[in-house]
Amino acid sequence: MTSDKSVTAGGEPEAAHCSAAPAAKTRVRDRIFETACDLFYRHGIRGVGVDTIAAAAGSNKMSFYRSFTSKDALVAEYLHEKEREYWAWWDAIVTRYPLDPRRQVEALFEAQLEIALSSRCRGCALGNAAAEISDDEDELSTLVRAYKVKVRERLHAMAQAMGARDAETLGDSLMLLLDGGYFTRLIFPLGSGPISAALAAVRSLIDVHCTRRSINGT
Amino acid sequence: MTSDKSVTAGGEPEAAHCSAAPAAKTRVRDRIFETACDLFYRHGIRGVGVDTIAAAAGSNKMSFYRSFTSKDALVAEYLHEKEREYWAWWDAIVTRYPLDPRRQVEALFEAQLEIALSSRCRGCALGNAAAEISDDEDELSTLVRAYKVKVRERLHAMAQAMGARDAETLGDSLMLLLDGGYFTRLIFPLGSGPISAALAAVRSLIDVHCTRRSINGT
DNA sequence: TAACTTAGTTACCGATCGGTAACATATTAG
DNA sequence: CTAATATGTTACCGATCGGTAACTAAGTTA
Repeated sequence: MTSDKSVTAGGEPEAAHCSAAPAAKTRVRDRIFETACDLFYRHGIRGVGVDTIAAAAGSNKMSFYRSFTSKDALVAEYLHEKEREYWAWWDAIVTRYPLDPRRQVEALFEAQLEIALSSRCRGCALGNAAAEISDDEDELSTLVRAYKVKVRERLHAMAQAMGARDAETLGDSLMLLLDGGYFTRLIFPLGSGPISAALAAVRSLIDVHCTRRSINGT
Repeated sequence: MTSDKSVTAGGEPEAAHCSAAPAAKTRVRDRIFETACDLFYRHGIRGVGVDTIAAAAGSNKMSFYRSFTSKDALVAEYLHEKEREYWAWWDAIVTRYPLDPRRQVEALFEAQLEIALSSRCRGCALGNAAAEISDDEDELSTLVRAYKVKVRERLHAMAQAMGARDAETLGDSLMLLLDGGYFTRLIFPLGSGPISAALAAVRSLIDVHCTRRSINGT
C-alpha cells in the first residue's frame, strides 16, 4: 500500500508517443479526461490522485480544477463515459444480427472473449468501481446499479425473444456468466482464465431453455 | 470521494454493543484485526486507514503499530484470513456429501445463495481486493491469484469426478457462475440479483456435461 | 515488592490528499 | 494592436495518509 503502489505523479507525457499527430493539440480538458479514464481503469479510482492525473496528461492540478469541479465529478463522468462506451459496443454487436437473439447473445460473449485477450483488459470498469466504493457512496453506486439493471433487462429481453421457457432464469444465468467473465479476468491473464468456457456454457444453457422438450422420443 | 465517503476515524467503540461479554477483554491485536477485517470487507482496503481501524477497535494508532509492522502486513493477513475462512466454509460443505461431487457442487451454490441473502454480504473479499489493487501490486495480487487458481482446480476436479465429458469446460463454467454471483452481489441487494438463478444454471450445465449421450433413441 | 509485559496518550514526522489564490504566459479573435 | 480566453507555474491551505518517539498507567508474574 505504502511503497511502490499504483501511480505516482511526475513524469513527462511526451515520452514514447506512438500516434504522433493527435496527441498534444487537443483541449486540455479532453487530454486530462482521457488520461483519467485510462488511469482509473488500470489502477482503480481510489488508487489515482488528481495530481497524478494532471501530470500524466502533461498538465497540472490547477488546470485540472479549471475543467472539473472536483475529483468526484470527474469520477462520475468517467463512469458515465464507460457506460456509454459499453452500450455502444453492445449495440454495435447486436445490430449485426437483427431478429436473431440467440446469435446476438453468442456474439456478445464472443466479443467479450476477444476483448479479454487484450492485455489492457481489466474486466468491467463499472463493476470494478462497485467493488472499491462502499455501499454508502450513493451517487456512484446508484449509477453502477442502474447500469447493471439495464444489462439484466436486456438479457431478459433477449432470452424472452429466444422463446425461452424461463426467460428470467436464462437471462440471469447469462448475466452470471458475463459478469463471471469480467470478474475472473481481473486475475487470470490474457486467455488463460475460465472466461474461455463462457461461450460453450452460453450455448448449452440456451439449448436447455429453448429446445422443444421431447417428452419421450422424437 | 472527498465528502462523506467511507469511514472516518473517531467515535467510541462502546456504543450500542450487542454481545455484551466477549467484546473488550480480548487482546488488542485481535480486536484490531477483527475490526480491520470488517472494515476492509465493507469499505474496501483503500477506503480504510489505520487511524480509523485503531479507533474503531477502541484503541489508537500506536497500539496498532505494536501489533502490526505495517498496513500492508495487516492487509496481507486480512486476505489470508479471508482465504482461510473460505476454504473452511467450502470444506464444511463438500464433506457433507462425500463421493457425490454433483451434490457437493450444488450444495456450494446453495450455500453461496444463502450467504448472499445476508445484508452484510459484499461478495468475494479476495476478488474485491483484486478489483481495487492494480496488477503491479505483486504480493497481494499473487495471493489472490493463487486462491482463484485453487478454486478453479477444485471445480475441475469435481467436474472430473462427476464424469463430465469435458471437465475443464464444466469446471470453468461453474467458476464463471460462482464468481458472477459474487460480482453481481455487490450491486443487487439481498436476494434480488441474478445469483438466484445460479443453482438452476449449475444443474443444467452438469446435466449437459454428464448425462449419457443418447445417440438416438435408446 | 520488583521486574516485565501490555496498553493508552500525546505529539510529532514527511508525504500525499483534494482544493484554491495569484500571477505569468501563450494563443486567438475582434 | 488589443482584448479576451486558455493554459502553465508556484505557492499555499487544512486534512489525512502511513509510521514513530517518548512517556505513562496499568496488569501480570516472579
